[in-house]
Amino acid sequence: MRAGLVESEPQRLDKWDQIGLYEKIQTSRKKNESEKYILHDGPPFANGDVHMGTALNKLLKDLVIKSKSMFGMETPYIPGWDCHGLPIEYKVVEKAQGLDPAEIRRRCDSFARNFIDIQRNSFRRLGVLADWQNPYLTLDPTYEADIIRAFAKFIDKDLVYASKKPVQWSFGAQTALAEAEVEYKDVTDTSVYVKFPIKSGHLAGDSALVIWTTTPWTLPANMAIALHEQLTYIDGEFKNDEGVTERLVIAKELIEKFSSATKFTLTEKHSEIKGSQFSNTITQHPFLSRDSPVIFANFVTTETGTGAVHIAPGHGSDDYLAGKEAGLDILSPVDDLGNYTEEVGIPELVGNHVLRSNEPIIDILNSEKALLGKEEYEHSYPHCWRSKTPIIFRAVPQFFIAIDAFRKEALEEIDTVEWLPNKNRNRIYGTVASRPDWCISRQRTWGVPLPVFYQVDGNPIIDGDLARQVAEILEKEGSNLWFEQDDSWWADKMDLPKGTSRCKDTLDVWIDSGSSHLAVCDRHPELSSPADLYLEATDQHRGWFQSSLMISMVTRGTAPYKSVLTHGFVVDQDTGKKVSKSDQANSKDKKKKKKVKPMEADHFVSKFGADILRLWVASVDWETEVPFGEGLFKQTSDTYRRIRNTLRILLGNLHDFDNKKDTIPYDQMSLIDQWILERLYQVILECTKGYETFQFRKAYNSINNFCTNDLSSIYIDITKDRMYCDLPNTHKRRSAQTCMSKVFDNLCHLLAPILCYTADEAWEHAGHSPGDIHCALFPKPDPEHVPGKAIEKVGQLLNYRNLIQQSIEPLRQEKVIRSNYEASVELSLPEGSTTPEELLGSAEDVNEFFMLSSLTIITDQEGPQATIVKSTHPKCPRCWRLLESQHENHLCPRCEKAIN
RNA sequence: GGGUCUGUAGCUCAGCUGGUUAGAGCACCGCCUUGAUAAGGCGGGGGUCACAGGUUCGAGUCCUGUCAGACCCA
Repeated sequence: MRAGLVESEPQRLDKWDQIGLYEKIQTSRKKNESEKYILHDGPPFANGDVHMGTALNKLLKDLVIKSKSMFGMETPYIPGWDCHGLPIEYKVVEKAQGLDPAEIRRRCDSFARNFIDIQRNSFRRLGVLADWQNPYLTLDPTYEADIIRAFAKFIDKDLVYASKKPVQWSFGAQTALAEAEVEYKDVTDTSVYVKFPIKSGHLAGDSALVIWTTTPWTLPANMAIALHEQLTYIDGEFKNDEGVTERLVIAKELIEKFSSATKFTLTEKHSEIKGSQFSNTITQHPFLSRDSPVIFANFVTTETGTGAVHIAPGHGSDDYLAGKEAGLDILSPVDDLGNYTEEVGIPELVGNHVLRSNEPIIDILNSEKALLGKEEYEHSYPHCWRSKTPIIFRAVPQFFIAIDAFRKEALEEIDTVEWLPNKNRNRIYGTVASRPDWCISRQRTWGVPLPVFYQVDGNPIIDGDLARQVAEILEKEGSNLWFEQDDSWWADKMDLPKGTSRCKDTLDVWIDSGSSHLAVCDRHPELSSPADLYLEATDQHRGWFQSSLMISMVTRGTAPYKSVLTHGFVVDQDTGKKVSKSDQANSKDKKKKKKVKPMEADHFVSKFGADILRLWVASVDWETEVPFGEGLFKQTSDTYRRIRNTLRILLGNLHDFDNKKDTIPYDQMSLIDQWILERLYQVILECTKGYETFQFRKAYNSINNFCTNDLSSIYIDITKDRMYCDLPNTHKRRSAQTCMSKVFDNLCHLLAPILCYTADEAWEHAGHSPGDIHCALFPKPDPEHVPGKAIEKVGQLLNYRNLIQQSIEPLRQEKVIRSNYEASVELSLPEGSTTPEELLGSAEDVNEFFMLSSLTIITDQEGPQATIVKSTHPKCPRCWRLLESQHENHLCPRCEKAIN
């Protein structure tokens, strides 16, 4: 059977568009004054095609929306896109250098819009129902203005402060770089061992700490020395080839390395000391009149160096964090071009490029007798992707949001939210509990302007009202105005003193998407906040879930969501490892070392059809990593075919059935009919329960098993005889059709959220209009069909059936018997057993159930067993049973009657 | 390296608060069917429940460690 989904689905999509299916569903729910269910869409990033991870997320959302809708709720779904940010800017700048900011932004804008269109088409093709005509975009002027207004509220509450923080700086391009813009190259640098005499604390005046660094130019910014509390250090006398003696402290494990690099060997050991004993110890900077206290840090290791690490908080990320913890100042005496500023404290170095200052610094160390040794050291060092110059870490002014002011409230709020799965509560709690202050400024072009001005003296003007004014202006004129007009224009416009300049930074994009509950849920007439559900991948604990929570806590004091569902990432089915885009890019670089596996949703949709992807999503446990691969889609296709064929045969068997005229009441049905309706009752319950708890695989499994075991292998098979051999308008045949009609009807509904195309197609074949099934509600189990007697009885009968089939099997393998009908079966049961006839009510039904021509029962002392003999009767050409017959063509009595 | 999780047949999933020979579907093997036929039926093989300890009368289910994977952080 060929489904032809790839061709048929787009046609059905067109039909839905013509009738405006999304709007139709919404208005029908409104008419009924249904309860609303708001799933607030987290915006995907508009920088590429829809890959399988994104598809998984959108399809899960669609399963939620469609199933909630079929529970009778009104489910407005406004999709959105995250439009700002480095990856887009990176791609734009990669193509064209030397553009002014406004032009870069224009190109980023059209870049994003292009991918929004591409992604929108892919999502629609997947069958995702949404208000695709009116999505929210974080680059819309009103959205951008709302971001700034949210920021203004942070200012109002005095949570925004300016401070310095080191960034990766390209002096070649005179800009800060993100990790993605950094290339690593192997270079050889001169590393130095430098002595810091201990002036107070443990060993004061006696010994000295020794640091090792590959960047001597950062020494003027040294603020501390970091040791590891648990490491063991040796205090001892060291002597070199020239007879110079030094008393030094070195980590025990690194003494050999130190000796081979500096030629200073340990001649006399004074003591072994734990790092922790150096608390409150202060050393003397080797060439500046500055103290350098000992601090402790876990990143101190015994892999290289001396076990004592030079800390310059203005020149390194680790240094910055360690320094912050220890309350150190941040010194970064370097300008945009990479030259020392006056802050460096050594007049002859001012104006020198830092990378040409290593030698002079080494000279100074030498003359101060602080240099213990130097060696050429080969290591991998970051370089600018554009200018190819080495990168330096340099502290620049940044803006931060103080988290501690509302951390406690945020943590309390977390426990008012339902986290799905529940274990994720710990994840978000830990993330919020441990996060440092939020650095919200980016030295970037493609983003929302950071609405802060600088006074002539360089001090920032952080003012909520000013920010709101900026928001008003940009909402009307577009945010490019910030970059198109100069400082004096803006000073004039804002009524600020001449000479006031504006901040050229942009806001962290997490503020963009984190403001969506304000910019979307609060503003959109269909939506409201807090939303019922946020649904994203696990990486969003640190991302959107958190940024949304933080912004909502400050702007309204509560969480923006009532529940949050997270799913795992898509991983390669074969390796269980992640399949990320960057991996694919890398494997390309390595010249086809690995075959690049396709992972665009469109690729699989055009190969298998959207309903197969949807069935895959429904079949999978999204709580952990989600396996994905070509083989899995083949497997899912098999399940799909099973379901589709079942629907098709049911439909075929109903061609002459009229619900109104031909329905048989439940109490007049045979056991097997009652049984399938009891089973249907269970399936409805299992599926709706699965949908309620977002465990779509429960619905998938329930339906799959129902179609395979109950319908295909038992009910449809058994009732074939009635369908083909009984006269059209006979009781038993109509009874079976009554059941099949109910089963078909309910299956279509239960499948609709998952197989949105196929269920609609089947429903249309049954005489309804396209899209109808998606406007309908889930069936409720019929109280008349409560599982009980029939299931219990059929359970016993299936045991007998199993026994009989197993007994027939050897004869079948020997090719003595082909069809069940050729077997004459003698079933012996222990005394007191309930016989099949007692269970089924009539001998006729017994033969029907076991699909036999004849079955005789005997009672015996022995346990149940079946004896099989090949029947000697002729085969009825109409019903294929082997029965006694007087008829010339061997027609059995029933068939003879039917024909006449 | 740290935090939070995950690990049941070839694959996707069931196995409730610990209790009889660990289940289903798909795939695989054998047979049958040709009135669901680019379909359907019957039967069968396949798991030391990642590994190693421990608690218990008893553990896939609880505890510890190891290994592997995922996300986040460094």
